[in-house]
Amino acid sequence: MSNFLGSHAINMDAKGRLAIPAKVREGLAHACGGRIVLTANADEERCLLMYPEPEWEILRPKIEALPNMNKAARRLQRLLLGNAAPMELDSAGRILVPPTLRSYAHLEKKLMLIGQGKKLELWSEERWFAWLDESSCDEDMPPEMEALSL
Amino acid sequence: MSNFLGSHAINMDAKGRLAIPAKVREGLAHACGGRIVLTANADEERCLLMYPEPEWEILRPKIEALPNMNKAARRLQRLLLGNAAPMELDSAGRILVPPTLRSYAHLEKKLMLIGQGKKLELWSEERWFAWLDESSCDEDMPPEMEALSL
DNA sequence: TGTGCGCAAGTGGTAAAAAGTGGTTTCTAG
DNA sequence: CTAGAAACCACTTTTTACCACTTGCGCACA
Repeated sequence: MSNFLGSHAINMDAKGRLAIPAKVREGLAHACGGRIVLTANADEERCLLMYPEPEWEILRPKIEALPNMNKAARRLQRLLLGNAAPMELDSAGRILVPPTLRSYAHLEKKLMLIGQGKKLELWSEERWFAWLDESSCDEDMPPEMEALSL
Repeated sequence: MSNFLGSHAINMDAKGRLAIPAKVREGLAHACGGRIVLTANADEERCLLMYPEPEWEILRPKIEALPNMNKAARRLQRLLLGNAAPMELDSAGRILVPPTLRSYAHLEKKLMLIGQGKKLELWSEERWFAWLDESSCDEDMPPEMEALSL
């Protein structure tokens, strides 16, 4: 199973292509032969989610099956399913980010790619650093978290 | 099991390499054959955490398994997983600290490496001494701590 | 107890390899 | 027929591994 860790600063070129860092590329090649799905994130942070295709195929039915009389569930479906874009790495290990997703996450030239275990997150550099500064734990922790000893 | 104690003043060179003190190096060789994971600290102190790989592998699944619809949990995941960098000591017993982590913890030339039992903490010297001066206990203690007799 | 010698640790530099970048051409779809 | 996207190719920059030197500390012997 894939396991993505660490953060990487990357640049998107004028054509919207972005080179996946070699370390991550290896992980992707191993997890899914370079076949990935890129989609929007549903929580308040406007970043993109990058799943190896097999991971996405585990997740997708669960999202589709949500009871969509509920507003939050409908929102999740619209964002996650409605923005999902399957893609493959080109010969130079790059992907082309669709314009829709580019603007959703406010991606310009400088980006951050953040490993999150089974998936990756793609942020505009500016927003990532802003989040690092601003974020604090105003919400209370789940019990599993309170019990952690780092 | 590893047991790191004491503090060491160390210098980082211009390339971001830092030589692990020989004493600590022995402990690391014993605990993990020199395979370590460096990541960001989640609490308000911007320092880095250095785990022998086996220790990290105990902790990682617990972090990944947190319910990430919760904001505090998401924050922990982004910080701990999103900054984790596995690394090995080079032939001279040094590690190369990734730029992202260097800037997160405001590491410049002078650093402090602090033994914390199963892990180590890496601080900018300036911030370490500032913390020593400023820190006090305004928050109340968990019961296990109240019961301690030093 | 002090001085000198030797080894180990820390520091800095260099060279080879790999990764990232940009441009050009070809193909496809509108 | 045109425009945009995809594949390919070549070049430049960064990274990383290795090697050599210097410094400092400890130990031994005078």
